[in-house]
Amino acid sequence: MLDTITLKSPSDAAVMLRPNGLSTAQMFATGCPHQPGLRKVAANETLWCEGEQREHIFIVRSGTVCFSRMLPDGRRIVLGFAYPGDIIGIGSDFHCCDAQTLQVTRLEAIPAAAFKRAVNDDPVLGKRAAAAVNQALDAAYHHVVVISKLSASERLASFLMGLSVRNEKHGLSPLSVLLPMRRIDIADYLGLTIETVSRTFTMFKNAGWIALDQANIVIFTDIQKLRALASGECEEAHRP
Amino acid sequence: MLDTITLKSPSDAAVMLRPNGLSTAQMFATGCPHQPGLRKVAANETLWCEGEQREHIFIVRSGTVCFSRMLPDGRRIVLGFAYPGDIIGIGSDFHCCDAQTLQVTRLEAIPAAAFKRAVNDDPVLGKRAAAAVNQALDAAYHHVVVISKLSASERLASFLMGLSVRNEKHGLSPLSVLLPMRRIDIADYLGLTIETVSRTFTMFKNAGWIALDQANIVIFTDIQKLRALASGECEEAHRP
DNA sequence: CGCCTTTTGTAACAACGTGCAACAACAGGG
DNA sequence: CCCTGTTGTTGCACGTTGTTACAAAAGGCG
Repeated sequence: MLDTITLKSPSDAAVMLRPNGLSTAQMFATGCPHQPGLRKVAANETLWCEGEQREHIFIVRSGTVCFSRMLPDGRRIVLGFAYPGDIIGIGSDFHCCDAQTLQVTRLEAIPAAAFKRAVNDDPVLGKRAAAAVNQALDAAYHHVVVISKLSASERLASFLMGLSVRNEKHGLSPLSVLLPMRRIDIADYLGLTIETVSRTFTMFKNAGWIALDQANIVIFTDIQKLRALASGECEEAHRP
Repeated sequence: MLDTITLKSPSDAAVMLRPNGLSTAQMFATGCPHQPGLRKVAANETLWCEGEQREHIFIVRSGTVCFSRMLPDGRRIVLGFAYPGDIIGIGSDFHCCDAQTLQVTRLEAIPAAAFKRAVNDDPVLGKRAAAAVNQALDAAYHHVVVISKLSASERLASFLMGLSVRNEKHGLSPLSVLLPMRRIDIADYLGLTIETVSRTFTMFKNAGWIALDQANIVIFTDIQKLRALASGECEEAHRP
């Protein structure tokens, strides 16, 4: 008798373990035929699992996607987030992490084979794809630095300043950010517990560096201090 | 008057900060003309610095290379190591980390321009280069997992098992490894202090899981236990 | 060989972050 | 309306790790 314990192939196991029980192909079998490739996905849906074969490359049009890995005992590590404008799913032929939506998310899906052909035909697109992978590698190295050497407050400041910089790049104000993810996602991203994240938010608020509106909207009231914290320049910061 | 403080360009700054004061071009201006590209580099030499423009792609023939980043206050983070057979220096046009030799190291240097041309001409080589970048990304994600969720003993076990697996792949015994790096490099790689690394080595030795020969040769006397620790399967492991 | 420097090992103490608990705020549904 | 589940916050005790200090071992060099 077949059960999940006996499965050996990572991609089989990944499909079996999907929270919604659907493969990517099944999930995207239905959709609006007038706008081929454009899909609307509900919140908390799994786009793909670690070990699965890549079927689509996606362009995020709205919403947020969260990339994570799981340890055998269930501990979760968030590797990053994707926001509107990001191209996600490029890289090797097999996904190296899970991907889940955090909100209702609109995605433009490009079949992997079509994307591969397009890259081969168009050297400019190829360079852009390569640049995206390099950017991901750079971000991963930055992530390692943040997690291995920064204190809890430095980590949270680094995270918030990353969102601030992103806002600025997209023509929005860098002085406030909207958090589409929950505290647990931030904690798993920064290598902390949810309690520490919550406590650090409160500390920032009490110190007068941020103001919180309904826990998901952060207004920076002393962005200089936060920037200094984020880059690890503060002498008085207590590090792990 | 010009001093290092006033420098703004990252690549200029990087060159100024090189320990040996030489640029990559200068370092590789001399060499054996009979074996074009093959270079012998002393231990503790800087191959390149973060932010510098890529000038060469290297193939490691012998020795060990250490990749690291520095925080403004001098804290160092080791991002990885390269061993014989590894191709290093591929990725974007600018280096995203420092690279230093840990031992006397023989390198085959391929000028970046020549490598670029070869990649454009040969799609197979292009795929191999892309695969190498993807592999680096996968390793970086694994690194994030190790650093953010594993305890000190789990991290050290993970590091040692990584070397063991590498030995096995290269036809050597997986039951012992030689550490070409110092304790401080291991500590900076695992996000720990040198004292914790030392304590954990002693703990492994007292627990009967390893035997140490002159601090640089590790013999695994209970590799099952170490493997379980490394993958984060041990219930009794106390985590950060 | 002896001296020096560098690296590594060990110990005590302090501290940051965790784990567990209770509690508050909020939304959804019957 | 109350009930329920989820999420976020806070208090307190504890533990792993960092810090500091010093000793021991290894390697370089005259």
